Amino acid sequence: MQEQKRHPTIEDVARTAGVSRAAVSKVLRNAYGVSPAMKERVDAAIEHLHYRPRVAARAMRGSSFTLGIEIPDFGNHFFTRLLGGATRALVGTPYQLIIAPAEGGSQEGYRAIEALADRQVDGIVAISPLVSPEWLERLAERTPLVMLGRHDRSTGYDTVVGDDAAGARLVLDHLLGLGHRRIAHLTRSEDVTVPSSGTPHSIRLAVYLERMRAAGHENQVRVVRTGEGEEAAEAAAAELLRSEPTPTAIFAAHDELAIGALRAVDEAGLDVSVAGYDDIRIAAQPGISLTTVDQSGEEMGERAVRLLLDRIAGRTEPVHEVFAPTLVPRRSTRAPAESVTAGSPAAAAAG
Amino acid sequence: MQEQKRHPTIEDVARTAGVSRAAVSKVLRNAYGVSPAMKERVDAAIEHLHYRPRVAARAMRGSSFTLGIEIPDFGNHFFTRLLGGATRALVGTPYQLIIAPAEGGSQEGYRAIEALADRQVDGIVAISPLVSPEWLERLAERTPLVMLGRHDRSTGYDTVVGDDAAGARLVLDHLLGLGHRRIAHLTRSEDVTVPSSGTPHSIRLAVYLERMRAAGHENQVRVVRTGEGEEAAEAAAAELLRSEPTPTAIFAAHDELAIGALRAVDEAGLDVSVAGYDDIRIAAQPGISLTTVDQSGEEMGERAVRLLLDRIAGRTEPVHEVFAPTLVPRRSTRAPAESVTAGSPAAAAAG
DNA sequence: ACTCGGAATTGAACCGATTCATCGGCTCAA
DNA sequence: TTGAGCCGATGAATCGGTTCAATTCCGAGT
Repeated sequence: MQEQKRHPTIEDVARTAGVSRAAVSKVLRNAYGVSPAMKERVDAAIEHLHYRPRVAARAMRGSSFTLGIEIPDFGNHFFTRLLGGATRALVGTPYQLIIAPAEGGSQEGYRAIEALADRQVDGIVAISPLVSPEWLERLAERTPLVMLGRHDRSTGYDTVVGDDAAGARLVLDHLLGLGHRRIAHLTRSEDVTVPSSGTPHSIRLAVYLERMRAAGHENQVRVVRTGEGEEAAEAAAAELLRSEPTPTAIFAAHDELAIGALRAVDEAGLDVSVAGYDDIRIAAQPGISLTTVDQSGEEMGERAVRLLLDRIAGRTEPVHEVFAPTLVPRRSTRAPAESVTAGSPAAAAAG
Repeated sequence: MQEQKRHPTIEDVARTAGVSRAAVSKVLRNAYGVSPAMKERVDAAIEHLHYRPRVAARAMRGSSFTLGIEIPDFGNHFFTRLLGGATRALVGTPYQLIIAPAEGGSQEGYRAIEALADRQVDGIVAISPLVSPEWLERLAERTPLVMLGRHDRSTGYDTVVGDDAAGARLVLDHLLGLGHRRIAHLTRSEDVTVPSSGTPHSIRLAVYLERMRAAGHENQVRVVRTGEGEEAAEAAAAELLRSEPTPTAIFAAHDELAIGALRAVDEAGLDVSVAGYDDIRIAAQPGISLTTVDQSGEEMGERAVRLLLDRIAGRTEPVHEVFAPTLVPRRSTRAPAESVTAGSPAAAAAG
């Protein structure tokens, strides 16, 4: 181990300022009961020694002034939207954000959240959709907790979530309205779409099935599974496009998948509409111009942090907030080539 | 404050297992000198109580088994490439990664790094190019440190950096080779390009100036400044494209800026080549197809973490690693419309 | 039977902050 | 003059682990 200088402690500050440790502690937390004269002396000593309190020591009795946020996947840019909002919400507070990545399997969510709890954070924002509600309830008994993107309504923790049913309906109605009938749904593996598990992807899938049935296209239903990331999505979409009859539109469960699908469509040289979900920044790029659903990730992240701060301040009744999504139609979706007017084959024959 | 259950402590474990606290501690760290029988008893007690040691308490004497990484901007996807590599390098180690975002001004870099140091991390990987070497040296006396993207060669900390001079030369030679003469350089504000400050952007700028001069085009030099993010880059590029004479190519200092520039070019309806730097994932998308320089961010992130682990294990001699970049030519760069063959106006006249 | 040596185990000190009961000094009213 | 009340400041206890010197245990050697 390399030779390292010792950090100055509160004891050192107290000695150089000629006061007690307790006094220094009070100044640090600007607690009640310090004379201006003493505060000045102590501040001078702190400045002189370049003293900084150790969070680990503070955390043993007081609080760590640290909030933890767990993120499943940095590859998904929607999560960076959330992060941006969360970061913004902490400006001007004494809290520091630390992020625990959970890339890997579904078990990584537990690991990352526990890692945060072990570090005595004052509160946690988490995203993993796969951890069980019971486990979260138990966690919430010890640490204030806000979950992002969960539809369960716990009494122990708060939730901030987009209205996935409404958003998926926007997409389906948009595609059906354009005249599409052979609409495929590109989504993640079964474990994140277990029916009525309440994950966003399970809801988007359910709405897809329900809407296709309501429109009388249940025989056109086609659900394609893929792993995380656009490479996997591209491969899955490519395979889909090779099989007959090819769909005229693909509803991807989130934008990263949609980006991969666009790649496959481009590669295959077909005219297939693609819609995504999340409205990540790149979706607006002219060369991509992806139709998608905006669920204002920054605001969700910001709101989650504010709820957490409320909870730390003492609130105990749970809050469950739902954000209304909006459709952002762009060039990646258009009427199918084969039918001239929407929804009416007769019109096409007459044209 | 909401009523919260008490965490089980090492004392509780010791009591239920019928051994001493010291014994439990040894089992936790699987240190030398525990009988299999005792280990089994202790493990059972830990399991039974759902005990998890508190990192804060461990950190007071031992280590926190936490590595910190400071990231200036989540909006820049190159940094998420670095993060991906860093995360991968920690799989299978007892260390947990925590990330401190430094979004905001240049002072945020100091804040975020200090926040990590305050949290007693066992080592730090940092990216901010603007913090001073002296400050970093002082930090490195206390905490093992690896800097990403810095060209200074400190004795106190390691560095992992791409060869920015070589990378920029690849881009310039590519553009010049295609026949471009009016090449503009789109880069960040002056504070990150101070000459010989050693920041990547200062080097890319210096190479641009040097190459333009060497090719005899110093009168075509055009440096455009922009803030962070593609919106700002788009605005700056749009303004550039409105001024006469319009450049035939834009070398953007990194891909996010290039994406913004592409947007402005598309908007203006001009035929202007755009090249970037970093090879973020989206650059390969068909609709974007951005010519750029790959500096294998994942490997850099991975390498940085490995060097940090080495340092924690005891290494003291500094290591300075340089990654060789490669050019990735794509459709966003092509020969300028006005000259038929490269570099020879005479040939165009004869054609 | 007795000593010796090494491994297993323990008790107590320690890390650096916060917290709280207590104390000293000062003001002001009786 | 005395005592109540208040405020600023302090010493000691405390948080939950790790570390280390000291102690016990156990089997081998004489």
